[in-house]
Amino acid sequence: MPPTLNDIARETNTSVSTVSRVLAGGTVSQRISTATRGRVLAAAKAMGYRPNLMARGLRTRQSKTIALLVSDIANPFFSQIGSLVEQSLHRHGYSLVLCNSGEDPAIEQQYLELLPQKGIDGMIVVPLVRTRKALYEHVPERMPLVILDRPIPGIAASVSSDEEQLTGLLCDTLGRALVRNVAIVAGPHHIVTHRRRAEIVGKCFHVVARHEGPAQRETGRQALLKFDALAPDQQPDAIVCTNNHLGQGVIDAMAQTEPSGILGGAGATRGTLPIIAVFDEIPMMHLLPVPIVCSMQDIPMLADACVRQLLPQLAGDTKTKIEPILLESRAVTNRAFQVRQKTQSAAPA
Amino acid sequence: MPPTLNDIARETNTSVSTVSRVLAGGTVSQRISTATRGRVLAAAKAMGYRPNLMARGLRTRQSKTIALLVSDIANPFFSQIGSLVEQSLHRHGYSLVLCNSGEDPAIEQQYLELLPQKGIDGMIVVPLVRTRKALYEHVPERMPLVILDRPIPGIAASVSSDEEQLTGLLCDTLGRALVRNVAIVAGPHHIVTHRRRAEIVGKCFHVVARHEGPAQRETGRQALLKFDALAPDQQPDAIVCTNNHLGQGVIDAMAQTEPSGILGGAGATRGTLPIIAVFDEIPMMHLLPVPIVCSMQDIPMLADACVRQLLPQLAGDTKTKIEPILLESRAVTNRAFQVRQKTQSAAPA
DNA sequence: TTGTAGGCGTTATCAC
DNA sequence: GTGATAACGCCTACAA
Repeated sequence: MPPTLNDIARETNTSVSTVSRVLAGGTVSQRISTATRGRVLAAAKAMGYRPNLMARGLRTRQSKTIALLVSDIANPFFSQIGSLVEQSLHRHGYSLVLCNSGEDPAIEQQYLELLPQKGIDGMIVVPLVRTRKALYEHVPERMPLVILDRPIPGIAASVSSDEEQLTGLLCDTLGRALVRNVAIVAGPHHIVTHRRRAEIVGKCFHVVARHEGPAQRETGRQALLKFDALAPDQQPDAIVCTNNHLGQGVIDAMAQTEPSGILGGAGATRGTLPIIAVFDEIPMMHLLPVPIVCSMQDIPMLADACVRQLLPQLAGDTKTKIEPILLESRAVTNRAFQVRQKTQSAAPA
Repeated sequence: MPPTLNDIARETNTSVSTVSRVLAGGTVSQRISTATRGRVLAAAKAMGYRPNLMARGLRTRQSKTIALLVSDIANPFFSQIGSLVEQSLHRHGYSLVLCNSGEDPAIEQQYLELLPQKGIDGMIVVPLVRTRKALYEHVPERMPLVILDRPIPGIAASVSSDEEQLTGLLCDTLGRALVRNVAIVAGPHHIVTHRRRAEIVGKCFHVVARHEGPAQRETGRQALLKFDALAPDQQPDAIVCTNNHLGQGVIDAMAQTEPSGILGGAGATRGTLPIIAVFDEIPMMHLLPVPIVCSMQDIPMLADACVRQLLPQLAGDTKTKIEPILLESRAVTNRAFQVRQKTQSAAPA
């Protein structure tokens, strides 16, 4: 029902190819007589012609569409990246299809197989799969691909944080705050990011307790309950959480168990609140009455790096050598953390 | 390079049509001899056949893809909806393409025209366009469509909150907290949601000041600075913000201007902090040392309603009558608000 | 400068 | 039951 090249050709007494050439623009359309070009252009506008992108894609084998496959776009970390990637890709003429794996390998696999069938031109993936081999069982070898956040050995196009640097920074900050004993709340061990972070922290401090579970708030809550049951002399100076969701859960639970301490600043049942150390941002952390140190990744840079890794692959550019991008992070402390620092140095135990 | 129906036909000494029928499954494939069916199925699996969805789409005129066009997916409100919609659609066999308009009419228009060209089967839109007519200038009449959050007169498939109920609830809560004077921080007047909310609030209270700007944090910050310059007797009892971003900006600015009051609970330079009233969620609001009342929409219900409005349209179901869905919200107060309530009733001014 | 024709991979309409 | 054959809308040699 919408007009096609054929319709325009008929209307202007030309042929499909002529119309196609005119509408293609650029050099090709230069080689058409000004007269017919004008006629075609006019007719196209008059009839409200819109190219059928599926037909074009079938022919040219590209859809001008990129897929972003993450664990959950509701996580602010990913939604911010998603938003930036979308905007950037849009400027380059690409659209973005969004896929949640929900940390479910089955769904990840479905998408990994579905997307190429859809004619996706490339993808940005936060993988569950852990090896190059497993990945390429579902994705065609030459699919332009960028691995985000969880590097896979042997895949060059990847963007992630330097976990050593990241975690080191966090440990340094804790160390300067005289932390000796920590409790760890970790996401699933099979995800590199969580595993690596927990490992490194374990080397820096004496670990009095640990709790592992899905990287969700609930896990953080349960962890705090477990830690609270520890003997008084076993209480951690800090609780390290391997991502933001876990941290939020811990903070939620702290607020429930000692509302007065949390809100009033005085009258806490605990001597001093343990420091919460997390990776990625805790929303509104600056105003939270809990000492927090947070290792923050530069999200705009992350998003930008993804696109920069992807574009040359899409262009079929083989001379641009692609190397994994490792981004540095910075440690940010909130006001409650800074206050604690001051009072502590004023009156050392 | 990937195998096609033709390749399988050649391999199995059958024809494309037979292969197509077998692979179609269901009733069609029943009418094929078990022998050939087996052969075809085996070959398909062996060769790793994957249907080319663009080709199929060209033929069947459907892409099994839905577009979600919002102002900014980085806003938790939209990213949560996006996440839920994606999961729900995935279960129904659809993929989701994500588009940010960034509140820019030009970009909205681009997408409105681009998406149908891509063969999108339907769309969920948070519109900038304000009339049915303007919308259908860019979108084909029969495109399955759901309007989200900002109803457009004359379009039945829409999901939004009942602004009267929503805002009324907020005003009631403020009224019970003895609020008389308010300041308003509003998003752009041309967006119904912001306009309507500000209007209603204006009818309930004495408005001592108002500030309008883009629905971003920065606007909220500027607003607070402006309000702080008011005469002491003109200070508002509450600051109403027409969305969460604005509210976060105001809270940020409050923390900067009086850190002691915010963090310590005592020693505020102001008599009492004004209540912050916002629409949509403020992350971590329960722990923030600022009295907040928040009119919360039921996001899972919103997302679900979108999908339920969309599916019958996709199915070409004309007997299911579509009516606008208006969802109720609830007012939620944080702990600081509740504390304030108590102290106030204990020692009334 | 322009037209003809073939094909991208599917589905669908016919015949046999 | 099965196989030609014609679209779907577009791009692009190859001719003219």
